[in-house]
Amino acid sequence: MRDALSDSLIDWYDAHARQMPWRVRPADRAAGVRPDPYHVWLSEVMLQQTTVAAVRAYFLRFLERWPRVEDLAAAEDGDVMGEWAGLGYYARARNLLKCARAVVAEHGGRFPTTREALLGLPGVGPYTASAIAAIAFDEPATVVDGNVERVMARLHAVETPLPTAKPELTKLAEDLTPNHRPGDYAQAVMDLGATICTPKRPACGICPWMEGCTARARGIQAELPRKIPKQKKPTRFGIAYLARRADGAWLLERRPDRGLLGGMLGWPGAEWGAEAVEAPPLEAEWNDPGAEVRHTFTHFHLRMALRVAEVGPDAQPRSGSFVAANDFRPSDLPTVMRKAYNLVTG
DNA sequence: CAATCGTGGTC
DNA sequence: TGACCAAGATT
Repeated sequence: MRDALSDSLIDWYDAHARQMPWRVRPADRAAGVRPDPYHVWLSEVMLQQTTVAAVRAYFLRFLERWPRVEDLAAAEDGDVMGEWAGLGYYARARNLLKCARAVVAEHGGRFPTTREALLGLPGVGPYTASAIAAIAFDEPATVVDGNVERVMARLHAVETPLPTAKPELTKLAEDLTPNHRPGDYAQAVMDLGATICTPKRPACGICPWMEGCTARARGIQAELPRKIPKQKKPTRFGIAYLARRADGAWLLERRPDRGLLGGMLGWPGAEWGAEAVEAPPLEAEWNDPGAEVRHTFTHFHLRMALRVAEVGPDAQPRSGSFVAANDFRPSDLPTVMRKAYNLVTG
């Protein structure tokens, strides 16, 4: 039974696998082409909680700029954070650099080849370790992401809500994992979840697992997996200060490595909270452009007022430092900060 | 271990 | 417009 299910899914994948820049097509894989572990790792980290559509361009840009893990390990922190800007979850970028440097310094520039060893790398957790082990090194490791959780919950009609059901769903996924072509199988389950066994209105009519699916038989597939309802997001308020010198330099600060937007460039200002707090980074005639930045983070909404000033050549900021126009790329800013920039200059 | 951590697309 | 969702990891 187990092999019948995995075989039918592999057959479906051979015919329907989506092409992605980091993926070796099943036909090429069968012909002996092996994916580059660096590519697999980079793509899997980028794909954490992030859509394929959003990752594609970032993956290609990173690979063009840093073709090998040694190149990435030698990169400047600020360059990597700037290249990651806009993709979100910036701890991933900090861990990406730590991981690249660990692979070069501690593993001779070769990624560890087992799930167990991969788990020791920064930013590589249970999912990513399994994905790299299976896809790059043919280890029959089980990947459990949101797709797999949904597919397993439906296939076996698990009604326990997430995240409580996670261990049970993991066990069910492990029992299905074949020893043959584990990398293609892992990608096949995720493709199935992404294209057919979708969160809403799953396309059961064309699903290779339709006949084995308990939730489908009971007509409850669209209700699974159940989830514990999330809390409503509170709203926080803040003020961003955009100071520009006559030579075109902007006053920016590098945010501390921990916490929200850690390691990223941003406009100076007090911490965001229940009320907006005025905290100009230097003495100047601050103007209020009127417009406000609205942005939603993972667990709160932000409404950010703006202050703009033209400052003299000798201005001495209390925080941050002026970045020359030639060294400033708006694309280096995280999205919330770029919204402020666009409003002021736009 | 529950909370933290981004963003863009979709319905 | 707002809630949900996406190939999770860390503390």
